[in-house]
Amino acid sequence: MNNYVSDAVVRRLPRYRRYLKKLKDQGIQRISSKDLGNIMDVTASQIRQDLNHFGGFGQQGYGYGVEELEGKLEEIMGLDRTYNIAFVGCGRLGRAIINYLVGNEPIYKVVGLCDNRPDMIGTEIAGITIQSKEDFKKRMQRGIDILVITAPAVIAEEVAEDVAGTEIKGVWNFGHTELNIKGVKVINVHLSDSLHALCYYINHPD
Amino acid sequence: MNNYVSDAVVRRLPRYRRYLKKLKDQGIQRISSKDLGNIMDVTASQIRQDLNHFGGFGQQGYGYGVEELEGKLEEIMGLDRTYNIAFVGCGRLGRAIINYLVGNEPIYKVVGLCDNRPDMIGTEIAGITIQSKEDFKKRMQRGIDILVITAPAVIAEEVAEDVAGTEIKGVWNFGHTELNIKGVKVINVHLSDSLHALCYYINHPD
DNA sequence: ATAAATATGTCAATAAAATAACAATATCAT
DNA sequence: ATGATATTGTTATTTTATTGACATATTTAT
Repeated sequence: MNNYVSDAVVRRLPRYRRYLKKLKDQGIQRISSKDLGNIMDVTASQIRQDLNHFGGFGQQGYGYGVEELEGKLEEIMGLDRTYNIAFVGCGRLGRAIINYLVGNEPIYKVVGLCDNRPDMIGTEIAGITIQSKEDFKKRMQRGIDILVITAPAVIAEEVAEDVAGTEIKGVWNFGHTELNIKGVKVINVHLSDSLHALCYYINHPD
Repeated sequence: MNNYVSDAVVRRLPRYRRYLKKLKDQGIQRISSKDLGNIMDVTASQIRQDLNHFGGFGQQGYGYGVEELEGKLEEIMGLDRTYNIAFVGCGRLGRAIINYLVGNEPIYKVVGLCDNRPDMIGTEIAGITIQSKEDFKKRMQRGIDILVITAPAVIAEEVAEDVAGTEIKGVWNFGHTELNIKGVKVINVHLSDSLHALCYYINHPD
């Protein structure tokens, strides 16, 4: 039950949870760190060490209860509550993500949409009307927990200016730039970076 | 000019390149590791150490030539060549990525498309006809460097079986599962993992 | 031309992360 | 019930990654 949790650990939590969910769906009720490590291709030691940042969820001689541990991980990540989420940019990527969340991750409630393309404004996705930047700026003031930016970098940077002072606590940015907003956690996703890393590995086998 | 390059270093390369590109576009011709470090919020030491895995690209008292270093990084990552790329899954996410690559990253030549939805088969994106799984299986045999999987996990796992033995050298997988194909570098992108990590941070400020 | 300032590449030191070790405790088989 | 086996939580060790230090070379200013 250690205190400081490094980014490296945080990044592994969703993965643990994914595997536990899968095990649960397979009807498996208990798992040892050793077996889980084999499945996930990590050491048992790392699993135990990671989990013990948050508490002792296992039992000696038995292992971990799959369902219980999955639940604990969800608590830890805050997946046992709901989030009001809004999108800036309703192009293909935005729609893909909205679609996925609506269908698969009901804890995220889509409550606002914004796009600057005139033909989109006023139309609906998932029952929510797409607003212009001006109207959305008002909408942004209250009742949004997470802002997803699936718009070009220039727009992302513009929007970032208006985030401070709202209730927004997290930004998930897909624009090709790195946002940094004081008091707000931003995760900048650079899809092409991972493609470029793939190219590196292709050209440097082993 | 060290030899072994860790994943941590490889993951940073695309980011260095992004920033150098930006500097170049701003007309800046030289930069020191110190200044670049300030801009990128990393230590100068890390930049120098990372770059020196691949050679000494700088000059004492001067720094690095922006354009030259960007070029070197592109060489290192293999972005100075072209890749034949094919997509399994032509839904919104697939189209978003195809669209982006066609418009912004001309080194990737889209040469094949596949989807199992009957109404899509035979239609075109970016001048390429969408094939059924059966037809695509033949197409896959030769002339594809990178396979992008923007299809559900079940389909991703099916397709993964057919990759070995082809000329495919890399797989960029967005299906919600972790593929592992012998002899092929796979990058599994788990978008929701990063959203879940964001939730963790929202619920654990500081 | 010279001195001061700048900034690299690399080695050394430090910090962080991952792994291993193990005492403590529970389970399982008989 | 008892001993053998399994498996945790935690501390110790090892490995890896990051940062700092510095000798050396280049540039800039005078």
